[in-house]
Amino acid sequence: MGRQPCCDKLGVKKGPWTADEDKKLINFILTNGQCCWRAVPKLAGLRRCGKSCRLRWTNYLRPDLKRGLLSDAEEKMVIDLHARLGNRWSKIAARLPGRTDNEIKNHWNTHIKKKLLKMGIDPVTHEPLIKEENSLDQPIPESDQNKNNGHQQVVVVPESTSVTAVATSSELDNSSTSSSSSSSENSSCITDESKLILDTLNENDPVLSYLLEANDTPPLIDSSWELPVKGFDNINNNNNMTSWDDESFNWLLDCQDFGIHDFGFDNCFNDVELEVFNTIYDMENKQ
DNA sequence: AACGGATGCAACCGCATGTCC
DNA sequence: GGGACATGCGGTTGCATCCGT
Repeated sequence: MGRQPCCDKLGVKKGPWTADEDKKLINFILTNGQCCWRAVPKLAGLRRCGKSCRLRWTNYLRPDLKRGLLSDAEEKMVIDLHARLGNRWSKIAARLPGRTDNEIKNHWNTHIKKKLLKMGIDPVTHEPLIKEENSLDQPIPESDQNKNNGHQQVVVVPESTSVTAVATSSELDNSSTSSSSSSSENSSCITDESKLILDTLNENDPVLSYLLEANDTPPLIDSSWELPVKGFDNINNNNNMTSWDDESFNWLLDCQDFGIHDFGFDNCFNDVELEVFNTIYDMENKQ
């Protein structure tokens, strides 16, 4: 016997969500919390697959989502994490608060991939692409490659650089799990794991170094780079769901361009967190 | 102004994994 | 232990928008 389809294909609507559907879904989740996605469409009065509802909520409607392009710091973090974790977008997304795996995946495929290729870096292996202009068709001794650091065709990414910076993939996985499972205990968003993320911005990493050099950009940490902290936990724990007043809710439905700062998560940083951000900021400016 | 290709992103699909009975 | 089911994940697709001609 085959597995039952996740939903009745007949009468299930597909395609872009309407504002009305969004409203119904948000209303339902806010009232009942996230549970049993299969039952959500029926209970919420939606002609959608439960899977579709979950996706819509997690990728678009969740109040703790950040909107807009990834910041440079986030982008660098994605590159570094991808070097270690590969296409495990959910793991990567778990380290970028307010970002979804889908968003990161899309950003990778549309922006970062091209950027790396342009820089002569293989986006899959994070190794430099062999450039013919290096001529002679001879492998370049690693020591020589390092001397040429800064020329994009000889950017070297020693495996040890990115891997040993902090932890192995499995360690990362474990920390991810423990972090998410213990979120209710965390009164602060800056934990050991966050320090780990900071370490991943290893300034000795040639890829990152090159990016920093190549980018003639404004400061990386801006006021919009905010981490959902206390409110985020509440949202994940359905018990203490953050409530939205009518005004916020209507506004959300109108423009659907919201971020955590719109939900009162501003001013949620303690001194340690601010210090960490300043560290990142200083590090970037130093480049 | 119109057209067509390129691009970006939301959403879908199918498989994997976890959990419950 | 194994089947049924719910959920998560990553790859892919479809479509709206942008941009160059």
